[in-house]
Parts: sequence; C-alpha cells; structure tokens
Amino acid sequence: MKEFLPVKEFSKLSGIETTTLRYWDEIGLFSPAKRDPDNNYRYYTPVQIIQVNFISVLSHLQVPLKTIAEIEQTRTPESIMDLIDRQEHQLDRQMRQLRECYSIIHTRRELIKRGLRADPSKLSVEEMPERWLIIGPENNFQPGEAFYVPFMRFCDQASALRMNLSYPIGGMHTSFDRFLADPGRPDHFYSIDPTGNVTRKAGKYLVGYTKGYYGVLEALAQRMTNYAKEHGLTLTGPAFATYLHEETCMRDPDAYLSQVSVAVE
Amino acid sequence: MKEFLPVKEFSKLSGIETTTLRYWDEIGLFSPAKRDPDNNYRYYTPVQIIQVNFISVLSHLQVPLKTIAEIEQTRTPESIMDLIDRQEHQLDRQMRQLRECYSIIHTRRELIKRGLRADPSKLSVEEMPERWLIIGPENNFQPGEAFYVPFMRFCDQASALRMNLSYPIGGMHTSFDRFLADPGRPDHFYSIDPTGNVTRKAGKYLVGYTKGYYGVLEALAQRMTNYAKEHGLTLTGPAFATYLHEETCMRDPDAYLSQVSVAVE
DNA sequence: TTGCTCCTCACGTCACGTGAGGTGGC
DNA sequence: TTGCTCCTCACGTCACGTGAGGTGGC
Repeated sequence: MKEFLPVKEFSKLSGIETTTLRYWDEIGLFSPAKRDPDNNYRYYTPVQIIQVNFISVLSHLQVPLKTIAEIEQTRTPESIMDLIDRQEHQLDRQMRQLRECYSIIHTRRELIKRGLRADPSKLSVEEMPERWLIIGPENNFQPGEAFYVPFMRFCDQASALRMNLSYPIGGMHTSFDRFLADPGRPDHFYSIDPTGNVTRKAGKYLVGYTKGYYGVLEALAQRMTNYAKEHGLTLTGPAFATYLHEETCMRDPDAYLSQVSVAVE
Repeated sequence: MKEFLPVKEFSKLSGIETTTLRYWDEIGLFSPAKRDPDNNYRYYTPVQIIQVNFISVLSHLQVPLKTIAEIEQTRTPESIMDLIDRQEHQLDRQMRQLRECYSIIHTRRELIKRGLRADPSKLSVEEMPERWLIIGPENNFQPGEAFYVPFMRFCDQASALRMNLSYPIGGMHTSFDRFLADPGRPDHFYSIDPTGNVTRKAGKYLVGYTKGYYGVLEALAQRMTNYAKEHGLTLTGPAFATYLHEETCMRDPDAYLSQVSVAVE
C-alpha cells in the first residue's frame, strides 16, 4: 500500500488504460501528482481516482477532451453544473437516436425472418397482427413514368417531414383492383416505422410471396386473383407490398423476396 | 426528376454527407451506380437510398466500416440476421452504459446543487429522503495509518466487485460517537450509487457543512455535539460524510465542501 | 464570363494503439 | 543475469473534414 502509484497500478485501480493515462498527461488534461526526477516515472496518488473517474465519465459522454481540459482549468461548482446540464440534454438526444436505430434493425430483422419462413409457391389466408406505418403522398404515376420518379418524390417528402428513411419501405395500392391493374406502380409508398400514425389493421389477410425485383408482381397478382375466386374470398381494402429480402440482404435482384397482403372478409 | 443523381442531390435525399459518400466509395464500401467516363462524376440511382441508409444505420450502431463492407460482399438473409442479432446485444450493453453515465452525472449534479444551497455556518435538523448506497468493507484503520490506505483498499474491492467508482464517494462512521472520536477516519467508504443495495433511510437528520479537505471534520464534529446538547437531540445510527464539492468541481482543496448527517430521534 | 458543382490529392483531426529501442530496480 | 515495468518517440488507425488546384456545363 503506497502513497504513490506507478501507471500500471493506477490503471488497474481506475480501470483506465495506461496508454490513455499517458495520452491525457501528454495533452495536459490529467497529470500524475509526481514525477521521479531521475527516470521520469509517473506517480499518481489514490485520491486522484476521483478526478480521473469523473474525466472518464465525461469522455464517455462524448465531451471532447479539449472541453474537459478547459473546464478542468477553471472549474467551479457552477460551471460543472452547466456542463452536466448540457450533457444531460445531449445524452437524451443520443439515447433517442440509439433507440431509433434499434427499432430500425429490429423491424428489418422481423421482415427477414418472415422471408426465411415464407414459401413463394404457396398462397394462404393468415391472421396478421396490427402494424403501424407512415404512408407517403399519392404517387400519381404519369403515363410511361418510371418507378423511380414517385419513389424520389417519396424520399424527398420523407426528408422534409423528418421521417426516417432507414425503416423498410413498402408499396401500397388503395384496392386490390388497382393492384391487379398495375402491380408495379403502387398508389403510395410507405415506411414501416412502428412509431407511425397509420395502421394496417389486425385481421385475416390473403398473403402471397414472390421472387424478383421491386414491383415485378404481375404473376403474383394473377395467382392471388385466381386463389380468391377458387376459395370464394372477397378482397377488401388496400394491397400492401412489403419487400422482405432486398438490396440490404441480397446481391441478386432476381432473388429479392416480396410479400403482398390484402384483407379478406 | 432524373434517373441518376450527382453526389449533392443524393446526399440531400439520403441525409449522408458528400464527403462521407466519397469516402465510402474510396474504401469500396458503397459506390455510385454509374461514373461519367469523361469527367469521373459520380451518379447514384434513387433505389440506392435503401442500401445506403442501411449502411448508415449499421455505422451509427458502431459496426466498423470494414465489417459492413465484408457483409455487403457476401450478404444473405441469414448473415444479415446474425449481424443484427449481434448488434442488438451490443446496443443493449451500450444503452446500459449510457444510462449509467447519465445516472452518475445526475447524482453528481444533485450533490453540487446541494452544496450551492448549503450554509457552512449553520447546523439544522432536516427531513432527508431515502438514499441508496453501496457500503465498502470495514476500514480497520491501523494506528498511524494514513487516510489513503483504506481508501485504496476500497477502490481495489470496488473494481473487484465490478462497482462503478465514478459515482460520488462518501465516508461512514457506524455511530456518532465513533465519528466524534476520529472524524477523519470513517469506518467504511461508500459509493453513492442509486442502484445500491443498502439504504440511508428517510427521516430527520442533523445536518452540518464544512469547508476543507476530505476528512478534516473535527470542528464540525464538535459543533454538532454542542448543537445536539443545546437542543436536546439524541443522535442515533451512523454518521454519513458526503463530499459535495471536491476535486471534480474545485481547484482549491481548502474550499472543498463536505456534508455530515446523523439521524436524530 | 460568372457561378455552381464536380473531381483528385494531400494533409489535418481526434483519441488513442502499437511497436522500437532503451533504462532501472529486484 | 532475467524478467518486469517504466520511459520517449515515431508511426499507424479510423472515419472522416478541410482546403488547394483544376475541370465542366449553363
């Protein structure tokens, strides 16, 4: 038990790497209490733990070392309170951001999982849970207009409305008839954002899957029509196309996997 | 509305800086769909938004760009699921860490605030709320042993028990008599960690403040004794010394501010 | 012609991490 | 003597940011 500790011991006690301690010394942020005049060894005192741990917490909270060094020089209870207040706000923002990222990858994960269980050759009527969405503006395809034009409008709107475009995106037709008439050109794009303001209601849906590029859904549309006829199903409400396996998890566009669902009575 | 967007437009649409897009291109992580053979202009397609936003989310989640680049080359639904699973776990850890940092600076803030309201010349009986703590091992001061020796033992134990030493630290005497006998040598150190397992109970406490270095509490001990006699108070249970303004927010050790509290009947 | 965007290349930045080469106490 | 820690110095790393100097379309 010594009054002065060399770097490695102080490092173990404080949980801060020796390289970090040397660096903090170098930039004048936090220096040992004493230096051996002969060999320049650094010696820290046990009470320095208190200060260095506080510096460590601030740096974990993303306060730049330069800022920490400045307040270390001029610290008063008031200035520290101010700093802490500012950091609490920044931390709030950061936690919200992290939660959003979490929510995004979680949503994506669920879609991928869905896709792994799906059998593209089969159609079926399924009970689906409620899902929240943010529906984009009406696409209003002009004759001959390509897929990407309304998609860009949607992305534009999304940034403007501060929507997060990182959530998976889907295409919606306002009715199955409209889907059947032009499966590749949805009336709206939507963001699968669980904090959305619109819901695809829970209930029974006719669900089908198909492989291929976004919007290439003609064959599936036909199969769903036939299936509905054969089983005497009435398809009500909008048709939702969800891209389960796409660019983010596939290299071959022909292997992309989409799901289409329409409510049935 | 173009099929191919130059960097700045794609940057606005995706919310990713142009410098970042160029860098991602440079390291082979994410490249534009097309290059103008004449002037080497980068051109992106609107659908690339989907991929780049996913990359952006992963990088926000601290996945190294090298790792992202690797899975971009070999991505399958399964590998992406695996990655997401791993990231969800890492994110959990990170959120817990952030919450702990938050809790630490919040706790520190409350002490500083307390100190700013305190009047070191006055003693008073106050109603204090419950406070959670982690009490360290018994200090067992040897005759002539300095303050820092048991303090180091406490820090040692703390790291071993995975306690977080960044929370404010205090000193506890098991009774007021023991405090009076040797105010500078607490029987235990404690960590003011709100997730602690021991509680300083809510109730009425005799509370005093004093300026000066840690453990220099003799004068205050005397004043508290006198005050208790004059007001006919019985001091029961342990005495808690809390360091409100210390190294982390003061430069001058003589200006450090401590609080001592003892339960009264 | 002017203003705008685009390009490449080089260097800076932040907070360390990693040897390389050498010293000092038991 | 051996092994251990300590030192300084230089260079690397990661994900960009910042000019510098020059090009290209309206």
